[in-house]
Amino acid sequence: MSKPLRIVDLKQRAEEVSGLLKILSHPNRLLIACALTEGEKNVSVLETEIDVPQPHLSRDLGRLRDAGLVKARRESKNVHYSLADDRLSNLIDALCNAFGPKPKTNSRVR
Amino acid sequence: MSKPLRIVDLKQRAEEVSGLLKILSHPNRLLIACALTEGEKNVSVLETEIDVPQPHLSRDLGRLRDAGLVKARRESKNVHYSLADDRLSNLIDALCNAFGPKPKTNSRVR
DNA sequence: TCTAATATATATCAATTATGTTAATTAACA
DNA sequence: TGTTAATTAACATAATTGATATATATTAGA
Repeated sequence: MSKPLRIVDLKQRAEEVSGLLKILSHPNRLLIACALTEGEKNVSVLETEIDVPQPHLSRDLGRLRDAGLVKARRESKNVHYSLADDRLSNLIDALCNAFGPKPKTNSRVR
Repeated sequence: MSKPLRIVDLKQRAEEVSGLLKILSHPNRLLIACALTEGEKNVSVLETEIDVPQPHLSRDLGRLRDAGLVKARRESKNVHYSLADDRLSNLIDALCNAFGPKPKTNSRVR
């Protein structure tokens, strides 16, 4: 029973979604998002897994944080990151379905 | 039976996918992509539907063209654009699944 | 407590790319 | 030629990126 979408609504939604896409429009950030769908990970772990200079990682994590997509939790010296809600995991799932073999080491191929 | 993904493969795939996301990381291009999932449309029609200055539209269509995502077909004075393959429609579908109510005027609500 | 080490974050700088605005250009055709 | 449709160019400004340097926070050890 979807009410007809007006162009304004469409545009507003497009802003939102394209903004989200923009954040994932960099390989490192996309990899971070993928990595975090496996669960909470601290910066060092991410640094090893993704193999990227630490300041870059930090900056990218910052962007994800600013967008409210991930959250940070400090535990002694380490900062643990995890997905803030299911927006990213939904999106990654959707991307995996759209582009075949999942970037995750997960075996569900669906 | 997915073989374990090496980091190089992951990274390569991430380049690809994030490149694609980058192209849709602008509201107008996202709207263009959505509009074209409904079928072939010429520039004037898109201009009306999306309500964006025509040179912008042209430039954005150019980017989509350069990425091989859409194709153009001239018919007398008009140029008709359509999706080049199913990458974009898959992606849009995926986005719609991830973000609920579809940007398309389609009634499937998920 | 002072210092060092580790983990993370922020700042700086240069190079590139993206964006909006507006103007000029090409293409097709009456 | 004039008109409509579309593309490209030109410009200013802003955002993104990579490389690198510096700063902060937390803990461990002398």
